[in-house]
Amino acid sequence: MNTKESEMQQQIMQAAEELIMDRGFDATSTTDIARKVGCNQALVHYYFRTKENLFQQIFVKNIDAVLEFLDAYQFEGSVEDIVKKIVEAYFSVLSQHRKLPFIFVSQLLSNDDRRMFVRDYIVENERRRRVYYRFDGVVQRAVASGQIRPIKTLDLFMNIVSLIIFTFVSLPMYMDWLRKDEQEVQAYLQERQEEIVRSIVYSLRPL
Amino acid sequence: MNTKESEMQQQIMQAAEELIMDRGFDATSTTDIARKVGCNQALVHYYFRTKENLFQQIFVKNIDAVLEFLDAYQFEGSVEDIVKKIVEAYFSVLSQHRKLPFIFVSQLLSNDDRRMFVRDYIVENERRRRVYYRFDGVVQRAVASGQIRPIKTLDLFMNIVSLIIFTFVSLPMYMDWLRKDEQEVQAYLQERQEEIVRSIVYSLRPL
DNA sequence: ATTTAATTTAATAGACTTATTAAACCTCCG
DNA sequence: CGGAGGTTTAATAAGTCTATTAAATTAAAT
Repeated sequence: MNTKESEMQQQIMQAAEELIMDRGFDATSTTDIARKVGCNQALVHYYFRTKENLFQQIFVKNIDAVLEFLDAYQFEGSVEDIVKKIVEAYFSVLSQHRKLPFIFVSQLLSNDDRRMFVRDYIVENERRRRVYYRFDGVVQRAVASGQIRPIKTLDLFMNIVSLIIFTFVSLPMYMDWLRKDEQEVQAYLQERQEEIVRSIVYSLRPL
Repeated sequence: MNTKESEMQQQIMQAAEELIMDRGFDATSTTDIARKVGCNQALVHYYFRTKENLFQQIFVKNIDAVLEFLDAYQFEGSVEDIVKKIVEAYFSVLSQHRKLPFIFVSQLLSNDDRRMFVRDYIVENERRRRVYYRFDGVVQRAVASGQIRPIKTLDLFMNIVSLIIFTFVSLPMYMDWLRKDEQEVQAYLQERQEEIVRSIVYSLRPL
């Protein structure tokens, strides 16, 4: 039992991640994963025992990546600067992995156990919650100093996340319904990013 | 072949709608539907032939309901009034059917055919598109008159929808992770509704 | 009352799923 | 060389799912 993951194990996880991110958890069978890797289906179970377990490992990996990303910011500067940085950061990641928000959300909604699993992983963990607390501090100081209008941190957080997430979640509709090609989508995402920053920042102007 | 749907057919559709709205399309089997109604599983196929067909009928019913709802507004008054009305309207419907936004979105994302089906149903239909055009007129007039800052109608539309939809989509996380009971959720939704209106309206203030 | 038509059921085909088991295949160490 | 252990495979159990078929039942109509 190596502590190092074998080559094959990584390949399987990689393939599984791509397939799940592309088609969702339920629509991805262990047979699909094996076919993509080019190995036997039983091998997926040999390394991960259950499909659920495989999913959780992928999930945790992605959560860690996002948290680390956010944590890297020292949250310096004005709220405006921070909002801009957060939006930029999310957009740069999600532009590469457009379906991630949807998969993330859908898996958390359809399955109570997984929701609890994430709660234990993030919310119940002091170190991981720190990211939010730091943000809270910055926002409430800005409110107190009159730099921005009064707003609850949770509301501001929800606003930011809503606008970002939904942009990507609705992207397939934008493309198909308005018949946009890849180039137009790129431009749209860029404009949308700027507009989101504007909308948030403007909505925070003192009365 | 009656033009009027039989009693049983309606029961099946009703049961299917409830189950699908609660658990999603994939997680709802025709057997589940039949069990809920108390009839034989084959009867579901007798009336609707395929599960996909059953789903589409439910989908169209809900789309029509939403569009009719929005169309009922004459879009009079300031942009501020209209935004407030739209948000209120959505919240009043979605509070009763909290999972609707998620089911709606997830079904549109996971299945290309369904996305095309909706495109043909809404986007390609002049009468149904009218709702959006009317909104566009109001917004651009308000921009031209300097009543609100310059903004594309699509951006404003996306902002409104994002904030509303994501509130409901993330509700299960809010409840489980922050351990909120039903009463607290009610209050949260009320506050969130007001905050969304505030955020939108403030974000539109002229520079 | 008998025939016709619509509804409902039981049974089942056929295709997938996840997961397990035992056997085969390597690779490396003594 | 020979066995030991980790790796990979084929085979398959046991379950799910949609959809179809033919038979049974009910209702309506002449």
